[in-house]
Amino acid sequence: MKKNTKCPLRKSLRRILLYRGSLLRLQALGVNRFYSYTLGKETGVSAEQVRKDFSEYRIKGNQRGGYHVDQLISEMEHIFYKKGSQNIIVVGRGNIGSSLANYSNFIQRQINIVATFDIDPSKQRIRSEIPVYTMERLKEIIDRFAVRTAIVAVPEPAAQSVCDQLVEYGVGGIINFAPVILKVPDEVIINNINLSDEIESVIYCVSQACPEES
Amino acid sequence: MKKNTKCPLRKSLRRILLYRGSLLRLQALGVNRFYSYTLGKETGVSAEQVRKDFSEYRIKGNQRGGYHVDQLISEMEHIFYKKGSQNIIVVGRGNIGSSLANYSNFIQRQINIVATFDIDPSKQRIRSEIPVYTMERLKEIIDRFAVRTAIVAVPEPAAQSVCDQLVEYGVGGIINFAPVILKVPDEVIINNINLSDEIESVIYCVSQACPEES
DNA sequence: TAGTTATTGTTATATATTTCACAATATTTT
DNA sequence: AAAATATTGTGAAATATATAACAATAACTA
Repeated sequence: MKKNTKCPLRKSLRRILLYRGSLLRLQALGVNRFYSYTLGKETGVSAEQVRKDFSEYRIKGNQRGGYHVDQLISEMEHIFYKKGSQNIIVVGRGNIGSSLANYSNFIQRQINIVATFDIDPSKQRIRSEIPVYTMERLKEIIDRFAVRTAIVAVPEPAAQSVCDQLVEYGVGGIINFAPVILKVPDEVIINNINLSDEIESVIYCVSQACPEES
Repeated sequence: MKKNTKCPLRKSLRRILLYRGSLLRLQALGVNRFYSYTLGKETGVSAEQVRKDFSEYRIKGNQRGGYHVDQLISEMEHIFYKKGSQNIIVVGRGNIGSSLANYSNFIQRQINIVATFDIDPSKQRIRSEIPVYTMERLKEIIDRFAVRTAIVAVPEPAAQSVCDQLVEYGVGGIINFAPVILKVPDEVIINNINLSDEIESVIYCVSQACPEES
């Protein structure tokens, strides 16, 4: 394990998640054994990197025999879901919020959206499996479902204020889709996802004909 | 400039985009001068890093006087839009595709979605500024609008095949929202965005109480 | 069962990225 | 106009990340 002062993981964590996705697909395909280079090719990562990452997370294979898909997946579950499936909420039931509420891939990953919120009361009439509440019930729902992670998908002007409320009510991790860099206390984990930036970086690289990491 | 073998930029490019977003906001607020630490605080980046990044992109400030907001923005436009605004397309007019089609922030960034595509002909009845075509017209539109960058927002099983078509028709950069790692020739730029992974990495860090880079 | 082989796990090396430190300098002050 | 000051720009050091190299070894072969 590196002496990374901030955190014992980063890029490697992202890749572990990547590997898991790939392994779930391989599992669905009925594959039951794989090698570092198999997974590497599948995920676009070098075989050495795969082994290095596994080593960091204390994932052991079998010399000459590779790794077992099922076993690896359950080891990864163990790494990620010590505490069972996670209840999360989405604030903002606009386009992005609704996309997320309808996103079918979360179930497989044990990501459980328990509620969404919107200031606009008319949004509550949305027909969906996942309820839409007004902001008044934010604290209540966070408490009831022990929500520790939330997604911010409100328009830019409202984002910081929503974020502040979430932090106040005890949320420790935020994924933010509003095009602002949200300010949070040091102990709160924040993942700012800026769709324009994601697209623009590709546009730029295309115009320069230079590769971009995924 | 670093001797990065792959590409003369990466993290720094992302941050330049980040800075630009911040500066656009400062500009709207009427601010006209800033310092490396101002922008650093705004974006959550160290002041040294800001200066280092500027230096890499040959952006000059004024010793003791800092930088001019307007001037910097136009310098950045110059870096990113040598070739004017970019025409892009979105394949898949489901939830995510529609979110993107309605996303208002692209205009400001000169990202111009000229068309969206979907196999389902009923999707063409969607009322929106941006037209919805069936896949048959993909090549025609790519050619007509000189599209070099595309967004893939189709369900997982269709993603690779859509990607292959795009590459065949000359698209050089792809932003992929399907939860698969798309395989593309080396010269094609790909940015795989996996929403589950983005969320899970935060969930994991929260459960470990360790910080995560944005 | 001994020899061969393919693959892991890890140590060493190379590269990329960030932080630190400070000289250079434009602006402000007296 | 000289001195003081705040800020940039960058080279050097520290850290993080990726690649390469190979010894250890489980599985296979004869």
